[in-house]
Amino acid sequence: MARAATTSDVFNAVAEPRRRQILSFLVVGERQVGEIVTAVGLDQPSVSKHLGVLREVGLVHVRRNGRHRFYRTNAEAIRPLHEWTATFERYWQHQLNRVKERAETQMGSPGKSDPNLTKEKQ
Amino acid sequence: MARAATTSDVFNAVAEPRRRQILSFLVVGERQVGEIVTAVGLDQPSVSKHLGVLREVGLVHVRRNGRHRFYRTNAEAIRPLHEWTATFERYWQHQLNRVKERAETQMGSPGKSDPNLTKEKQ
DNA sequence: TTGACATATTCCCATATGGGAATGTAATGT
DNA sequence: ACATTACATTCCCATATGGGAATATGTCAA
Repeated sequence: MARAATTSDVFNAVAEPRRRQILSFLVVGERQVGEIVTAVGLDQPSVSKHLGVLREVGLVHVRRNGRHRFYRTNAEAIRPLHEWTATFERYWQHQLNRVKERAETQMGSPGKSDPNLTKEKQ
Repeated sequence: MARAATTSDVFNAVAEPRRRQILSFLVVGERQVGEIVTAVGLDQPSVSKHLGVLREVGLVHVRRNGRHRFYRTNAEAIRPLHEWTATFERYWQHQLNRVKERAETQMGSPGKSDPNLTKEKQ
């Protein structure tokens, strides 16, 4: 099987740096495609294709007005990503605490430098 | 140009659902490969390849002991992802507020239902 | 209508993929 | 030494990609 489609979910959609760039650009306010093109420095068809992906997974909304299309990022759609990463937050805090504790232990009794004294695992 | 490599960065690495599953499984404590295999229900070579990707981008750490390899997720490596999504947090809160305000406005003066009364854009 | 403009879509292609199957490698037990 | 166990790596392949080029679609203006 090949890799999952970029339109399969938000995780795949934001894996592309250009799309992240576009999302950041469009979150402060809606812009038309031409502005996005000059902002990201790709040519128009490429931008349109990226916008198509972002549209399909709901990361952007479009408003049509004459021959212009105004895009803006739908921040709500980024929440699942944020929440998934948040489930790991307490663990990286654990890691930081372990490092800090180790540092403080060494400060308190310099000389003892075995890094495996603190309980690890589990 | 093809899609960026899964090993190009954390965003690409976690785009694969199986790898997210593995990361969640390995964050509570280290496990050996065999346990991961039964946990995710893929066969061993596939799991090893996923672990290889996760290793290469620093999302997991390995400890070798005899013929076993103990993997655990390096939560720190997920922080960049968390922080990127966090830059959108205030915007989805904005959206929620707009929805709430609109609901309250309609409660206060039912009948006026033009959804474009509230200031948009910029 | 004709033309200019704004965007989307299609076609082409080099490249990376993830799974299955087979094979390689290192450590252990006998 | 040999078989077994625990992983990693390699090979194969159908599939999706992102960019460039060309083309299509839709809207306005004269």
